[in-house]
Amino acid sequence: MNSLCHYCQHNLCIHRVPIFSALNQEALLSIVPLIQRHRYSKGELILCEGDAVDSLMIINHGSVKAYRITPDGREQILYVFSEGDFFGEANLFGQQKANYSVEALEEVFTCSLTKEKFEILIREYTEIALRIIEELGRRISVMETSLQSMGVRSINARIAALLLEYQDKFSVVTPEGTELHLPLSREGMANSLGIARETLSRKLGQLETKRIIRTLNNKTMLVLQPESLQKLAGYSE
Amino acid sequence: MNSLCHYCQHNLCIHRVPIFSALNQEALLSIVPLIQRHRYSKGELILCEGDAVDSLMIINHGSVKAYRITPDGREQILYVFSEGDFFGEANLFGQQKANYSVEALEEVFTCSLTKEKFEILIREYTEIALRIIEELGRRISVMETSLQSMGVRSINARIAALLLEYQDKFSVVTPEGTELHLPLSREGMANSLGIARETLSRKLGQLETKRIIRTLNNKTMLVLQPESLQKLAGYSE
DNA sequence: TAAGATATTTGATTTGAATCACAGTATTTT
DNA sequence: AAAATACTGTGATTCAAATCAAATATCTTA
Repeated sequence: MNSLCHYCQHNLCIHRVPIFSALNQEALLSIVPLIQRHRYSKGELILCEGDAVDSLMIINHGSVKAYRITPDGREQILYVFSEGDFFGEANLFGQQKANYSVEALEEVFTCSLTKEKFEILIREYTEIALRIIEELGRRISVMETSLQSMGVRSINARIAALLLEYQDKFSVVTPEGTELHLPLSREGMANSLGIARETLSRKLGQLETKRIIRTLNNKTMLVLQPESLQKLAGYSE
Repeated sequence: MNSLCHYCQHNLCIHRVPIFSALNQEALLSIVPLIQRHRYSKGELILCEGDAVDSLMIINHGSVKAYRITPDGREQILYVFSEGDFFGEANLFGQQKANYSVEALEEVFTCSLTKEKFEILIREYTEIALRIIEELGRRISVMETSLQSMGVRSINARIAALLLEYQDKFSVVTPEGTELHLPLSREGMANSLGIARETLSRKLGQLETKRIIRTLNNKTMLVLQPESLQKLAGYSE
């Protein structure tokens, strides 16, 4: 039945979504009719900061960036979400307004569940609530680490941490090294780190000189010495 | 019955804890025997980064700082938790190890619930899970804002944001202005912001010159122009 | 595949915050 | 209340990253 599943055109795709994966086949089938599907093109705005939102959105295919515009007009990227991630959860309870904008980085397919339907679901299957708490906990952990590394004066540490994060989410191991498929441009990465694009270029250049990474093209790089990145990021201690 | 409640010496104190406040009297009474109480003195370490933890801890009285030590030896403060806040939730699911250290900033009383007892509870009362998701969502919102303002180059914006945060949590309105009871020393605040103590002093001095704030003593300041802080923090747009 | 459009790198300069050093102030402690 | 100790503010200097300005490289698409 999984073989039917192609970019969420078929029902059981939701089994790939971690927060639902604890449910059995029967439960999954009962959820299917509650779900709405959408497709977005590259560059399309899925959500705009301040919009009224009443749905949980789950990414089935593709990746998106979630960002805010800072008072001085810069774009601060908060997350890159990809397959299996969800957003808009804050709007299921408390907040009514989206607290960031979300833009498709490539062709994206989503599933969404309205607040009302989600409430029904969560009350019926406690497992889902537990999974969400778990995932939110994970997300908080990541943010704590980001906050920590923002506090670290050393920009090198922050860059290394970002690359390691991408290594976890967007990489393939090859004989030459770990190949990262960067979800963002240099500018985007700089905007995640809150630093200038030029500074990122220079720092990546230094990493390349030290043979820690090798740039293949603008969207892919090879990590040659992951240990060195770990060390730079301060994960060694 | 509330009148009996003094620093959590009596059972029904848990009604003051938001995640339990949705429960009725009967449900609350059934939880009481599951709770363990602790007292910590000022400066005492409640949790150490990396410790094995298997409990959710809720603060009944007092305030604590949660921090990590960065690779370069600095203390990065992640949160200041006070009455009604909880921590250690990440350890109820996924992680086994504390991802930050927690130190009492004054005399602190806590309630704690072990993982096992909490699981029983959450399965029985779905409301609690929903409350936790809500609170985690709120916490994520705050962190998103912090991350955003970390990205903002302007340190003034970050300082203003921190003062506004304290205004929400630790202030009393007086005829003269809003009186903030700072939970942290200048050094602590600098460590929350990831900046040097001296820089914070200078910047606060400037705010004082502009009559936006007035320092009463090391632990209290008066906010004279909250709107100016809002503007600096970039909340105006 | 070549031209146009984007994105990235590199260099020179400026700027704002960190650091160092110390003086001045508060808080404890006895 | 005086002494000890911890905390905070200010000045001088250093340094790392931002900015400004081109120059290259890379991607697109006609």
